[in-house]
Amino acid sequence: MSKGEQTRTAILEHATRLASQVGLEGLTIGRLAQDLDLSKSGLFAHFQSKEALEIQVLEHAREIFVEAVIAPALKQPRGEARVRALMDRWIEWGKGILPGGCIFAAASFELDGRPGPVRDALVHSQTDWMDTLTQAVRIAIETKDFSADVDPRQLAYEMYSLVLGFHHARHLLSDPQAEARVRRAFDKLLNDARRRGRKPS
Amino acid sequence: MSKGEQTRTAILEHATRLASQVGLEGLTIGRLAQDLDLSKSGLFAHFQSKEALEIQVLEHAREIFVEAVIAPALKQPRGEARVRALMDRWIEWGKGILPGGCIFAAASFELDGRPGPVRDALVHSQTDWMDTLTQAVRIAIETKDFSADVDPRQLAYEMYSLVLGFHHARHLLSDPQAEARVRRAFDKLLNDARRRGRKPS
DNA sequence: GACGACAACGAACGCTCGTGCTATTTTTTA
DNA sequence: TAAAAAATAGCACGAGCGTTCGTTGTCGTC
Repeated sequence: MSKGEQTRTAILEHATRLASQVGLEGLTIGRLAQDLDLSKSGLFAHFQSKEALEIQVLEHAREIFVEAVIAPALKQPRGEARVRALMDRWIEWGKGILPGGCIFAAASFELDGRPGPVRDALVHSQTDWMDTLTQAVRIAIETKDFSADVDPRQLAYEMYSLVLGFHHARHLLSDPQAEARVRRAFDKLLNDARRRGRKPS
Repeated sequence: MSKGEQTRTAILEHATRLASQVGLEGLTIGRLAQDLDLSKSGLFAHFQSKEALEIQVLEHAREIFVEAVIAPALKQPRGEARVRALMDRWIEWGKGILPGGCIFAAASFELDGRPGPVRDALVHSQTDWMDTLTQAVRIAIETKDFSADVDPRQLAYEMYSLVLGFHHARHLLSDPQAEARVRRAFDKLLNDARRRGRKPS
């Protein structure tokens, strides 16, 4: 790895952590340069614009997410186990991997009304992730772990919601029960997915 | 109402709408002054600081929320009907009342790692709202609409999550099914709350 | 008709932002 | 090891930020 790439990576590494705390728009070239002992212009030269930096930060975060959440879960056997693993790692991701919590959740609400390339990049990565979840559910139906009545997209939506609620409860409300709540709700979801359609009496 | 209060209210009205689009920290004295045909200093004089403005914007949003969501729902009879009405109005709130979606959801993720008086004000209002939801569920248990096994706080958490997921799907992902999804998930929640604990076979 | 309270203004402050140039240093290549 | 290329520094810019200050206009009250 050339010196340039090395520096660029170090910048993105730090910027991603910082952005998880102060938001993408809260990122500042000056602050980054100071933290990394670089000149503003020296740092700036690695990206053509602040906007490009933001997009690359999102991309970098996506790589970390894949490595920490998706890849390990895909090692689990197809079916419910894999769905469970995805959720489990996702919760862990929200807990500690970045200092300020989930950068995607923060960016989602930060950018939801501000069109542009940064938002586009975010939407793309979030859509991908939603598709991954949906597909994992679909597989669990194929393996008969889940009932055929389960709507994969709907279940993915509900999982997504629970994680957002988890971040909210944990980071804003400082609810010590946050993790117990999301796990309990998720268990209910899974129970329901297994039993759907069966006559209850 | 004196002239001063009149202006101040007009500022807050506009600032709240603007903040729902660009975030609390995206608010700018200059932009506000321009929009309202005021001088920066003239506008600024109504608040002692930008921070105070942000807090008052949150307070103003809370008043709108109470008027649009809580008050009408409290006219519904105690029990499930009221819980349903709260959720229903809440979804409507997310759909149209402020141009940029739910300002509280946006502020929650914007401020979750930034301590200070603004965050405190937000936490306070969000805690209040969570308590209101919890209490409505508790009442529905009293009226026997919901099973006694229901954990009110847990259900409130799940409702909260669904609404966050709704905002995410609607505003960021532009999912046209967003509303159908949150309603369907909520119905499942209610069904479960009615039937909990009964032996399923 | 003078007075004081209130509301709004204009100009300026120090600061930070992103970004553009031009050197200079460091790394890579031949 | 010399030349070429890449990486970084230094400096300046225009714009915008929140904030302060002194001034002006506009009232209702004595």
